[in-house]
Amino acid sequence: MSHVVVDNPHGLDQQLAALDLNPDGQGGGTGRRYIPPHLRNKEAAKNDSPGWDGGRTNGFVNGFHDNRTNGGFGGRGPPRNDRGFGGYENKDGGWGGAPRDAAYNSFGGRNDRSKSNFFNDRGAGSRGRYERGGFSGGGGGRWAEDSRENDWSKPTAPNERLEHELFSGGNTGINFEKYDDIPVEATGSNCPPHIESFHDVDMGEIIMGNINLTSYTRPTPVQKYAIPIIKIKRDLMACAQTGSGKTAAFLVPVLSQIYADGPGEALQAAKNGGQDNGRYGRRKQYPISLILAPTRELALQIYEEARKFAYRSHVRPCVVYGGADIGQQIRELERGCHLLVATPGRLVDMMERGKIGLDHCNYLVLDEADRMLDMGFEPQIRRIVEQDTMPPKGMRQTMMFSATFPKEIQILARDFLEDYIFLAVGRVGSTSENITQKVVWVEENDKRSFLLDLLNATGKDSLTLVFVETKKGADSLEDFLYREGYACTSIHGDRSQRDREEALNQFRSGRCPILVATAVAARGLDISNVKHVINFDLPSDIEEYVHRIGRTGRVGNLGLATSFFNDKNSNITKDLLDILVEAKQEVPSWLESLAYEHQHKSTSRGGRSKRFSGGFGARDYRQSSGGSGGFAGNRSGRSAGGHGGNRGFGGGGFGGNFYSSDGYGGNYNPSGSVDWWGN
DNA sequence: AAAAAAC
Repeated sequence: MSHVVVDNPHGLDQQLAALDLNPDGQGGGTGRRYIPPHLRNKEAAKNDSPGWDGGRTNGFVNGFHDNRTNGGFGGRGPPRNDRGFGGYENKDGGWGGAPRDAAYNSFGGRNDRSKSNFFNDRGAGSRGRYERGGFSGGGGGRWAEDSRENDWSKPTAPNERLEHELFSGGNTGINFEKYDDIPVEATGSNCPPHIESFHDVDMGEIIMGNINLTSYTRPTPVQKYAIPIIKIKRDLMACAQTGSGKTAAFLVPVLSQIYADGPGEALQAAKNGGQDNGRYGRRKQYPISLILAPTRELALQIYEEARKFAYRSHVRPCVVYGGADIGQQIRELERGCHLLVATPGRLVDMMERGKIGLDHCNYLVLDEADRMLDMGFEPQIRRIVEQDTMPPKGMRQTMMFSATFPKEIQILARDFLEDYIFLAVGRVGSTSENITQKVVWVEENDKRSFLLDLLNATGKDSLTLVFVETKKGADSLEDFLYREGYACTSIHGDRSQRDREEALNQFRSGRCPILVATAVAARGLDISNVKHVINFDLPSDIEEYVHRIGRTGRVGNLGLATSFFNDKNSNITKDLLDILVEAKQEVPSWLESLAYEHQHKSTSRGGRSKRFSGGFGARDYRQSSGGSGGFAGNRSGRSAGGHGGNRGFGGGGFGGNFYSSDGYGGNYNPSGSVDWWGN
């Protein structure tokens, strides 16, 4: 396999270098209020325009105006808090007995706690039997009749070694201070006001101490809205862009509530665990909170994050997922499990083995919720949530998070939610504008050669994630790159779990700065320093695309995503075009032409995408987004490109650098780059 | 058609 020599091997380097240039850009335009693309040049949204529909003039909508659901909230019975939780709330403080108003009022900014007080007992010495520290020893499987046991709001003793292990990773010093003008939609009855600071809501000593240790300064946009909603015990369907802090947006308030409310019934159940389970053995565990994720590595990552916020608490997080030694996972569970992160299959296994009971699971989180509810996963989710002992909706609190949420899945999701609040930070399914998206026409036979060109132009210190469509394709591309002398590895579902985790670690650490991956790595994984995502094969649905490229450009950093497009990808043409336009990316003229042809050829699908048929995604924002010059031009990139010199770059050619004469197609704004959603 | 997720 030969490949064409790169004219200017530094082209991409220059781009990547430029991406790093602007840590403190003045954010030209950050002061302007964001106007969602489909509302630009319009006075008001039409009633049938889903997503960002009417009533948004104040930026934040407190009242119910969800035109998409057409009364969906209305007929679903009284709000949770009006029902007073039946007899559920006051038993052993299971729900803390805090009435809505009390919790609500605590947002009022009359929090007189001084931030310097958190964890000020550091080094103060022993706290009796908890001196071994919250995570590794706390709880320990023994249950003393100690009054402290039911007060989970006070921190356990510090543990220097553990603290160092949990918080030395860095990578969390996220500064979102410039992310002010965010378009946010929050619909549902009695939505609480958002917070501006972690101090605006009483989250307790333990959480505040751990927030300090993680160096979080201010809440990210999704955290500002989700935290108070979760704190007042409301169900939530939350959509926020990739890399915007969703994990902490549920871990922080859920754990805060658990600390405030104490173990409740779960404690007694755990004590009785030995008697409940007969032949299955001892110590069935009754987690108070369950978090479900679609891949094993994501479950592991969420678990690691939960350990941070559980530090110095009585809460013991656990994780269970397939492909790993179940005996070891069971032993970990038996040491105590209050917060469980799991993939569905292994959890069902654990339930059937009598190791896990969901009877007291008051908090259910579906991360990547649209994936968890799609065809492959839905039956397992129903098995876990509806066909076992988990409290029914309305009794438990259910929270769903994702960057994408197709309309049909939203409707399906309502089966699991009660009187929920719908939260959209940024537009549902859109991409971060911090990611420069490039689409290039590359024939199948040229892909490898083209990939080498891109890799050769990439700086040594940056990570490149290459997505392919099949497991076989991943193996074969990894082989190829290895033979070509690149330090690469791969991750896909046919590799052993050990190899998968090893590959991810090697990639994370930079030992293998190139990772070839299938869809297994598309969602949720937070890997710092991924500068470039390459879609060697484009996925067939746009949500997958959004999640894949979201592995870069996280937490305010900039990233680059390059997608190889050819005849095989016609199915994603229109949705891809829409995404590019919305994210103000350069659109190759051939792509516009293709989309135009496609629309006129196949009315059957034209905009009738399986998943976006509800329309809040792909089609609706485009009509008013200004487009980019109509459909003029032919498929120049393709016809002029061929295999020769310019290799199919629409117009721009290949000379100066990879993409276009200015490198960013005129859309890239270095000075304002930290402003994700603004102009 | 493929990917993910239990043994």
